[in-house]
Amino acid sequence: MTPSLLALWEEQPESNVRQRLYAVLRQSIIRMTLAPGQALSEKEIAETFAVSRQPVREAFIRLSEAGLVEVRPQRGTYVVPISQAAVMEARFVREALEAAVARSAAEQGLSKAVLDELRELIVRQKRCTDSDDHDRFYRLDEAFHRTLSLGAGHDAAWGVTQEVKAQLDRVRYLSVPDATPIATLIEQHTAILDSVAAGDADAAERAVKAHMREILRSLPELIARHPGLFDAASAPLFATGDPA
Amino acid sequence: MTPSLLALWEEQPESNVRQRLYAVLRQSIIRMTLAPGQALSEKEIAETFAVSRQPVREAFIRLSEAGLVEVRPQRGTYVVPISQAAVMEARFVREALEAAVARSAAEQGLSKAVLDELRELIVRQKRCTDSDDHDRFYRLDEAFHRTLSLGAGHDAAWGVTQEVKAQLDRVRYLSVPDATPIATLIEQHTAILDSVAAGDADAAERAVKAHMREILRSLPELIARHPGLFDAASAPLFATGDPA
DNA sequence: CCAATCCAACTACCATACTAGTTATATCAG
DNA sequence: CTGATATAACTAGTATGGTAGTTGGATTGG
Repeated sequence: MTPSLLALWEEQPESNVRQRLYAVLRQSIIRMTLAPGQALSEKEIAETFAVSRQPVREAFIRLSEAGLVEVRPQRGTYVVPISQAAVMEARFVREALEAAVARSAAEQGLSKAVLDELRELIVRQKRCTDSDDHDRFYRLDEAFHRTLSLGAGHDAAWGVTQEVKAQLDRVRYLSVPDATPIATLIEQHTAILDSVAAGDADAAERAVKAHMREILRSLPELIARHPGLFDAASAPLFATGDPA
Repeated sequence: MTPSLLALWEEQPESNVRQRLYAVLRQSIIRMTLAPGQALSEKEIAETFAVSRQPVREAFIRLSEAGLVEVRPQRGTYVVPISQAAVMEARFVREALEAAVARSAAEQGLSKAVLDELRELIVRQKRCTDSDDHDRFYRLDEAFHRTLSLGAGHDAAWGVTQEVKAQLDRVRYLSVPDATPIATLIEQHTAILDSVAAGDADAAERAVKAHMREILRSLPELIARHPGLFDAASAPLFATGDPA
């Protein structure tokens, strides 16, 4: 575990210690190198990276704001279990924002440069289909959504999306084995891009919502397979937002 | 200025220094007690509240994440000017989230207790019409939107909304003199509640969007009247998201 | 009088020290 | 052997010290 953390540490481009630590810990939590329930010691982490406790503490605060750790005063800091409720909520927020972004993009139109970049990203995503390179596809997928959001001028929306995405990425990482086939996701990206390019806001919104609901498909199975990683309250919850 | 800050400090319910400081500074920035462009000194603030520099620094970091201050390393920390682009983006995010929340509430239905509380809040809001008590109405307005969000089970969405609302609240505070009449806002609240209670998701979404667009009405006039408080880039921007 | 340079007074960032509170273990009474 | 209690080893929160870097003003050379 420690060598993996240190390897990430070296490749962080951030200049200050706090941001580098935050990036490393966030990635490690998403990739389950730091498992749910695990205690994180300020002192131990500080020694691992040969820095003082202060920037570690500041990184912990930031992680707790992102909902990835829980800081219990005088007790300790722990990686929070994946909560089904939190995942559903994060998905809800992301769907609302990205649907609005797609609608806005379709209504205002995107520059040719942005449209070309989105098309190019889809082409590169298709190259992942044969090799089944999930890591590479993940980065291209993120780039697609980022390019669409920033291209439409919605920087703040993308910032919020990134924030809530941490919750979703832990699930996504677990679900790689039996995830929705890459080909299907690419089709959905294509549908989004086509609708936006055609200026059809309603279609763009529908396409994004369909795309965002893929996450729900694998969730119940994941809970059944990795019960230890999930919040205790995850089990009795209903699968979707049924009427009360 | 300092006495105002100290008065707020005493009434903060938070237990730790960092959170109290964050709440005090955030409120002071929103109420323009700390004006855009003003330098905030770690040392000076620490002395004002008789605490050490460390929790002040942590509060500054949190404020910078909320987009209220800019921390320039080795230079200083400054209250950021109100940026028209940032306000428009915050409004966009809030509209997307609250529209989705209202739609969800209409679809799943709310409990009688929540519906009653929302009705009660509107009744109390009407009492502000005669006295023209904007402070009181502000709190009841916030309570309405919070109750709707939490009542529909969308805690994370409400958290994000609160985060971006800081940008909007500075504008709202400035616009109190010539804001949309309270009576109009109450009518919009009523429209939202009626649509949700009737289970009409489309109407609920439309009602929220209409409500959220009120902010835009006063913005151009505010920029003209308080040019010093706004970002330089605010002027040349187009009023709304016109096609490119 | 003007411009380049130097220096003192700031700043944020990081390191270290101290305090108060929690927890688990060991010890002792019954 | 069991249960209550005392204590030692943790924790996060806060305070303080030190460092590198920026800035504006004084000073000096032209």
